[in-house]
Amino acid sequence: MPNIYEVAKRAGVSPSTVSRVLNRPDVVSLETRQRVMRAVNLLGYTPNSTAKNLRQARTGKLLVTVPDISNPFFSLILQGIEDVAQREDYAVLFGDTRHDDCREERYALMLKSKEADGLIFLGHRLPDAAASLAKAAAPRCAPIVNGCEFNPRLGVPSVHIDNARAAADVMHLLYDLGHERIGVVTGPLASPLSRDRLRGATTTTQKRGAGNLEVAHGDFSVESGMAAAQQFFASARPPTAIFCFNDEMAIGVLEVARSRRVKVPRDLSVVGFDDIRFARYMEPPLTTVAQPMRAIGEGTVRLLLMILNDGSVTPDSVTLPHTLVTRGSTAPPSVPRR
Amino acid sequence: MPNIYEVAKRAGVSPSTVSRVLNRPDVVSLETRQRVMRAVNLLGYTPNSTAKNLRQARTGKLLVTVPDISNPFFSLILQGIEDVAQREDYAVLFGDTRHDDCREERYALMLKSKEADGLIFLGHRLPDAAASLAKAAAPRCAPIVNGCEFNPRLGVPSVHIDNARAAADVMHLLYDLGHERIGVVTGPLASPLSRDRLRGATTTTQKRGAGNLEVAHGDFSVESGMAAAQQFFASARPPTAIFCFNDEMAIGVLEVARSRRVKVPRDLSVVGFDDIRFARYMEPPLTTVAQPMRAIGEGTVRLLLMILNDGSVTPDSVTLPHTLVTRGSTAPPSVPRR
DNA sequence: CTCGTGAGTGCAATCGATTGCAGATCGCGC
DNA sequence: GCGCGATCTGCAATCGATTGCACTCACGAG
Repeated sequence: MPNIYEVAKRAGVSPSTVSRVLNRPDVVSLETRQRVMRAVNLLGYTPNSTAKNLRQARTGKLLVTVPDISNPFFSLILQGIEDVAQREDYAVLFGDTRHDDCREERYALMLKSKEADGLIFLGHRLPDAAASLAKAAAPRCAPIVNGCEFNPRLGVPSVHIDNARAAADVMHLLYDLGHERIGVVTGPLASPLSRDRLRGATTTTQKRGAGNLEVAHGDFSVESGMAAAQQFFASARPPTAIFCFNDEMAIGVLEVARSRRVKVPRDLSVVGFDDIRFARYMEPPLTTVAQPMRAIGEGTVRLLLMILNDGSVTPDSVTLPHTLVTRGSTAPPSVPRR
Repeated sequence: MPNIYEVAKRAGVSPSTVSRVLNRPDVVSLETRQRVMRAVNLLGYTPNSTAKNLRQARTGKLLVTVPDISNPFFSLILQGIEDVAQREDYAVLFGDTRHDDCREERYALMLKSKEADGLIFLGHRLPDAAASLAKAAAPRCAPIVNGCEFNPRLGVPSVHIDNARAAADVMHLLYDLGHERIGVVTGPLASPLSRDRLRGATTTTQKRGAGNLEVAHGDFSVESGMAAAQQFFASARPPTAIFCFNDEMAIGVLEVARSRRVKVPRDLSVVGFDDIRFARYMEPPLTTVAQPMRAIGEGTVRLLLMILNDGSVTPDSVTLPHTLVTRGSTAPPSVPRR
């Protein structure tokens, strides 16, 4: 691969001129410009971006870490991120943390070593390396943005929905349908997102003066949804509706219901969360809370770019609207057999 | 952020020594080493990787382009890629091409400009920029690897399954069940993968001496599966089995069947391809060809690393085994009503 | 006592671009 | 005919690390 010196020699100009032709053509005379371009094309020259990055102290890359890319929820967010990023001439450095603190740290270190200009993390844990950067940047804003989750104590701006309210919406729907015994399958309570949803659910239960919620804890996997369902079904008076904190667990519940010949929604209502692409194709189609995944992804990039372009601003966190999508998996409870 | 000079000054040594402490500690005396490490920790120094990359002419990054990350098929492959990559100390530069030639080119240019050490592309089109690199590298192997698809004329090694044989397996299954009128929903024929599967299907039809295949063309989306199904159902004698070249189109077919009260598998057998995570949770669970997604991803990285570590080898393409997974969406045809 | 050896360290070049500043050239107005 | 811009180009420093080579020093063998 030729470098800028060879191009310069070939065109009979200095390297500076070659650089200018490529970056600010307007300051170079037409004739030189053409001569240089000919040499560039002839040699198939492409500037070495590493050298450029070093000189300009900018990489043009955004680091994005995701807890689990095989979850369609995150892959849609990533798609939104990639889309805006590349439109704004940034590339995406991608890391799948698999919910592993270690991996999270490793990726965050890449920000310190300047492999990327900024970090978008979609989990709930701010890696230590990132936290130290944030502290160092104070009172200005470090180029770090959170997505989906929101923990005000991190001091990191975030794009997310109002999880408590969304959960409340679901509970109201179920109570309005006439359900009284409702089961909830949470995600890991380490994440604020799960806690917010749980809070939204319990608050609503109290507000409606209903009986206790039955709570099972899951980990967002289909399997954990199945386990929770088994647990509920094993009880003397199983709930007539189950609200899962994501669609995959709801799919697990549907699966167990199917194997037990429990008819949904006649004998059991099921609600998910996220509205992943496959939710609507379940049997019955899944009632769920639609999150604007793409918009969340796009929002995080916009936030990050704001910080990058003007470090003095302290962007606010953004709350995006959610939608309760009612499909076939919810209905009034059948008359209880006593 | 401090640089290596500040650390050196602080520790009272030369920058070279600092570098050596960090990279080859064994050649530095214990005492100096400790002194340097103290300075490193005190200042919170992290080497600037851009400078390192420039000097070493190596970025430690692999560029991965994917046609559509929101497809769970690709997200699993990406997960496999990321997993091996990071184990081998490579980071993943991720690009979603959205089946767009333009984007493909743009990403391929990043390889030329040395933003990454190698390229893994999961589509079927080798971008021009990449092709020129491949030609320039000949007879050695350019650090470019293909996944899922395989086009021998590209001269790029690939990891994939035997698509023709997999399609043949499906057709044999359907013929063995007693189906005679079979519909096929292909992907875009621009991709060798689709052509291979179609070839496998038609060859089998001939071999079994069955009637003509009915072929509809899709684009791997649920919607195109639905359109194809509508088309089939509109015919005078609709097929009794439909074989889709991916699971999402099969889901589309199931969806149309449901809305038309066509019972699967009693009135219609449906087969998909890929075995994405949600295939088994469909109603009925989808019969499909399981591809080893993770292994495909891992394989591409291994291939790429071989080239990177020893450019003189010309790695062979790898064919991974597939599995026909029979679930509830296939059954013998019901007795035809005449 | 001298020389050889090896361990430990520093000097300075290098990777490939960008960019502030200065110099050259030319035209034009007075 | 002189001077002043305006326009264009080149020089050389710079970004922050790595690394081949040379040097110093200490120690052991002969």
